[in-house]
Amino acid sequence: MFDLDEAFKEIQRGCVEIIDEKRVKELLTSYLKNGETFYVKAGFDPTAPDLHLGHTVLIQKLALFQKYGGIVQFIIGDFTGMIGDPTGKNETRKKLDKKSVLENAKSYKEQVFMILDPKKTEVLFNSKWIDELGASGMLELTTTFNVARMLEREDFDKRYKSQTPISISEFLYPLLQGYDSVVLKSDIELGGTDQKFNLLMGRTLQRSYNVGKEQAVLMMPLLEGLDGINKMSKSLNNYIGVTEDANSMFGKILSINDSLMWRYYELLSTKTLDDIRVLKENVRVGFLHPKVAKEQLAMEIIERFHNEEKAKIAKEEFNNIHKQNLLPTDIESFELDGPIWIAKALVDAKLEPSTSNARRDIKQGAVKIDQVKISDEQLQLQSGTYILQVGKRKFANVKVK
RNA sequence: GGUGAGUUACUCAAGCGGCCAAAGAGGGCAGACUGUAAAUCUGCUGGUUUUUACCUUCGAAGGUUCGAAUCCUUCACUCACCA
Repeated sequence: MFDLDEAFKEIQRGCVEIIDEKRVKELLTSYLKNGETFYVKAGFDPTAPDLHLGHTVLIQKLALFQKYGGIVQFIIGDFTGMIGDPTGKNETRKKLDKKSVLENAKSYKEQVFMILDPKKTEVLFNSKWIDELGASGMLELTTTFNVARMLEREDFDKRYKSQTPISISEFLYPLLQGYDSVVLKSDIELGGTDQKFNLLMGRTLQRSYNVGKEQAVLMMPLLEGLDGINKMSKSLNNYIGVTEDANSMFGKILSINDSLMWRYYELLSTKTLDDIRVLKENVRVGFLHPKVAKEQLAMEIIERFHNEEKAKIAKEEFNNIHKQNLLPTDIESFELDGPIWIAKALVDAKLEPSTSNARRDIKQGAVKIDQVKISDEQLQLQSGTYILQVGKRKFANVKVK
């Protein structure tokens, strides 16, 4: 069916750390021999249903486990989301109502099943069993742990020492996440490196509650965003969303630098490590242009979230704009009353935020009309149709009446 | 609750009566160079067709002054130390 060593290598790929490798191997072996499936758990915050490639690193790893006998327990942390994971932030969260949780869950599913096999996935809400826990159950849960150990967690420790407030409820977060593992009897839990403490809590609690096994823990790195420095996140606007259209995905992937490209290959591509090594070597000796390697990566990712056809079109489109200086096909159109001052037209066509800025860009030679650079900032557009361009990427089709 | 410090543009941060649309850094945008990138160099980065000008901005509201981001008063918020 599959080779154990090969499978394990694939699983190890990109991981920062695996705790209890032996157990992972055992699970794979027993699936190989007896067809016994096992549970792989991962939790997601219900507040942000817009997935980006940073999230898919983890989800792809889940999909890999499905290939090797894993049943994925996809947990929507609707209860824990109310507390807010204290990791690295101190904003207070708003409580989500049932309706928006369900809506978020729905869009989660749509996005996640582009990668995961729905037949081998259980989508679960952790409020279900945590609500049942009740006050006494909650109290019992807290007796399994003490404050000193809680403060072992790095960011609690930092905040405690620097006298930044820690809410009592935040202590509950790791406990409840761990309790999920108790109820679900998970065999493996995946998470980001920032989740280490919470993931280990699952092991501790499974022991305390005599589940009869302790989950293995597999930690994935946080994917760097387009800038190559910060982790990919929506707030930094350095992300590629899985629902983005093919053209913008292509452009964004091509804009990353070469070293980041290999990082993306490792964490996002389904090519084998050997194939990637060959690719890398070919680029190194100059046999393959790095741009081509990057295009291949972009194609693969777009195929995953759209299809092959769209990937091809996106590639052509991109090369049209950049290489051959042709125009993109889907330029937004505007109708304006003429004659109109060029700076005003640029603002009206949403290419510039203000006429002052438009003037500055004209002075710098960033503005083109029908592909011809202009320098006269007093220019009046007479009636007719024009293609206005600012910089390399911003276009508009303008009809002056 | 007490005491002290602070609140300046996208962010950090200088300015402490006129030369302030406000230094510097980061970020962003653009130009050159490239591979479409990165790195590098350069320019721009409140608004307005009065563009060596005018208008609105320095937590909020008042006040002093010929003139206030700068001084005074009140209010709001943030932080630190003490309780």
